[in-house]
Amino acid sequence: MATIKDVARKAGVSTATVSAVMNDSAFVSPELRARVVTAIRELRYEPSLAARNLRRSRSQLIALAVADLSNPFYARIVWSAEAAVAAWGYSLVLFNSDEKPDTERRILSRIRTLGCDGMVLVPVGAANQYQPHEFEGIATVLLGRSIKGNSADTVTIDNWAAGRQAVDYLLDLGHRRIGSVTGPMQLSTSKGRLDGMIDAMAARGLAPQPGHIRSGEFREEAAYSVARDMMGSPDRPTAIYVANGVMAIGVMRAIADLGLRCPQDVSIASTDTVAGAGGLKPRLTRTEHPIADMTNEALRLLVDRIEERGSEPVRNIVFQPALIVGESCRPLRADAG
Amino acid sequence: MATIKDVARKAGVSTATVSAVMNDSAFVSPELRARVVTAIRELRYEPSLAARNLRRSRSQLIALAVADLSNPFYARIVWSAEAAVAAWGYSLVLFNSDEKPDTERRILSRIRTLGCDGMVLVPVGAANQYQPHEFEGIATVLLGRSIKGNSADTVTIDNWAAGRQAVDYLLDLGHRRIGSVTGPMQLSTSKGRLDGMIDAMAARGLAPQPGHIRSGEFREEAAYSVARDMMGSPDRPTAIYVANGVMAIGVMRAIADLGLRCPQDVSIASTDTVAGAGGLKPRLTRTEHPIADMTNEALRLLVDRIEERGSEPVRNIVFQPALIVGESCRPLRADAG
DNA sequence: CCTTGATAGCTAATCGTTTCGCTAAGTCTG
DNA sequence: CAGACTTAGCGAAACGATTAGCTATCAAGG
Repeated sequence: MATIKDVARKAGVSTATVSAVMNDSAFVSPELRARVVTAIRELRYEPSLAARNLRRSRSQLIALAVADLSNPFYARIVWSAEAAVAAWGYSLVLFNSDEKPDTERRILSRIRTLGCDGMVLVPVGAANQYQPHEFEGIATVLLGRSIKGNSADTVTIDNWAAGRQAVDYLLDLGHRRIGSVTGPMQLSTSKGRLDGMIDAMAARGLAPQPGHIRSGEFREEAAYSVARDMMGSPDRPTAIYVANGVMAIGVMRAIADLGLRCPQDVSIASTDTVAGAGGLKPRLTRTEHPIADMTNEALRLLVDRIEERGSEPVRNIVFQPALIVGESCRPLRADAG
Repeated sequence: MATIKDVARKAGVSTATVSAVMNDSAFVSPELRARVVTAIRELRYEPSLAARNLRRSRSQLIALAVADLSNPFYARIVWSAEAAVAAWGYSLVLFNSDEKPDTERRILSRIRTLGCDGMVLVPVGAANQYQPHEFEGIATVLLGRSIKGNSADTVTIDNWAAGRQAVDYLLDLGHRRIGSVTGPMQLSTSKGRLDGMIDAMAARGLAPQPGHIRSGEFREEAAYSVARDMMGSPDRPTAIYVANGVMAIGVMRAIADLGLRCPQDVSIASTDTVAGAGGLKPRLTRTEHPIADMTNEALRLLVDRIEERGSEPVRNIVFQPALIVGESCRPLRADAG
């Protein structure tokens, strides 16, 4: 690889001049500029980011650490994030914490070592697992989930509203025995959605039966097994609110395996679906998040923090979910209530 | 951020010693080692990769450039790749060329500037669009698609076998008028799969009708429109081989919108499905690729190239597809053939 | 004609590591 | 005990860029 010195020698100028041409950082006479440009082209010179970054103490790298790359929801985030990061002139370094706090800890340290200019993090741990120094000195935006007491910018959705909307819809259809398959309770997303559900029911003087609320990992398999268990009992709910898209697939599979039909026997509403956007039958009734907008907003905030070294106040952006009606819910027949 | 000098000063040793402790690159007496370790911990020292890499001319970065991040097939690759890269001690820089050769060119240049130690590339251009120097000096593995005449290692699937297997299956069910919705002809994947189909039919003295072979972008929308067009005509095929999973979703949607049912009215077989793995109804009959194995193998080859500077002969690994029978195909009723 | 100011381009310091070569102290060996 | 080996640890030179500060050169003004 040619270095700046090779270019300087070939063009008969100093390295400072080459640098000035590369960065347009100072006036260079047209004649010299031409010689430099030619030399750059002929040697196929590409500046070494390692050297540049060492000097500038910038890396042009933005890290994205998501909670579960096997989940299409995060795959969608990755897609948007790559585009946004590239548009801002950075490159994306991708990490998957796989919902494991230990892995996440290693990732944070790695991000620091790499000298990433900033990071977008979907945190997987409970609030008390984070040391303040883990976020010091590196611009951070928390995406999707927040950490209580943390002073980073956040971009989240209104989980409470998502649960409330979905369950209000089920209630409007006449359902009264409503169950939920949801994620780990230490995550703000699971907790918020369940609270929305409970408040929706409470507003009509109802409460879910204890056995009808099941929480577990945000994965298809986990959802399958708890749904199978819950729906196998005689007082099973007539409708289920599932807290995420991947789990919804597991729940639908469980229902099919039990010989029940959706929506004829059980109505299902969920939050945050992306899975099988085109293919799932019946199409899920769900509350959707504007994933692309959220991701773009997260990167806008992040780049803002990186480039304006100023310390503006912490920003918390909350997006509202939208209810998309599919074919997975039915009004409850009067005799079954 | 603390630097190695701070640590050296605090521990009362030279920077060389600190470096030796960090990298275990030379014997350091237990006493000094202990002082250094303490200083590192107290200052929360993390070495700067920028500096280390400048010196070592390594970056610990592996680039992955995929053709289309919105395609679950590539999302699946990204998932596997992140895990493999991390397991080998590198970090993953992700790029999306979005099937655009121009974007890909910029990405290649960026990868070079970043000083990535190696790259895994899903190429999007025709063979003649690549300059040899674009791959010089950086370890490269081509994944999924190959470039004729290129001397990089490749990991691909046997596309011909995939097309042949799927279409043989349809032929065995009695179908004779078989159509195909496939991708751009300049890509080795599309071409190979179509060739497999044609050979399968030729082996039984058949040939597809010209209007029954439609190629276009590897996207759902493209597939939807060509399928709608093809299936709208009276001599429509009784079965369709779709060259990729995302397109299959588009084809199924088109069929449903035309009032046709799958598999009752039309049988569909495809290659490379991942989309809606859990959810799609009816479940597709398809040839599947061992995506995780392929990705792991690609990274094994790559790391091998990076770390053994030796120039072993070029390796081309070809994986075989496996036919997975779903519910999207039916024997042809005798009267309709 | 000398001073002043402007400015194109150069020299050299710097970023934070790794690593080559050296010193000095210790250990054998005959 | 002197000379020959070892070896723990140090000093300083890289790596390849950026950039502050300097040096010529030249034009304009008095």
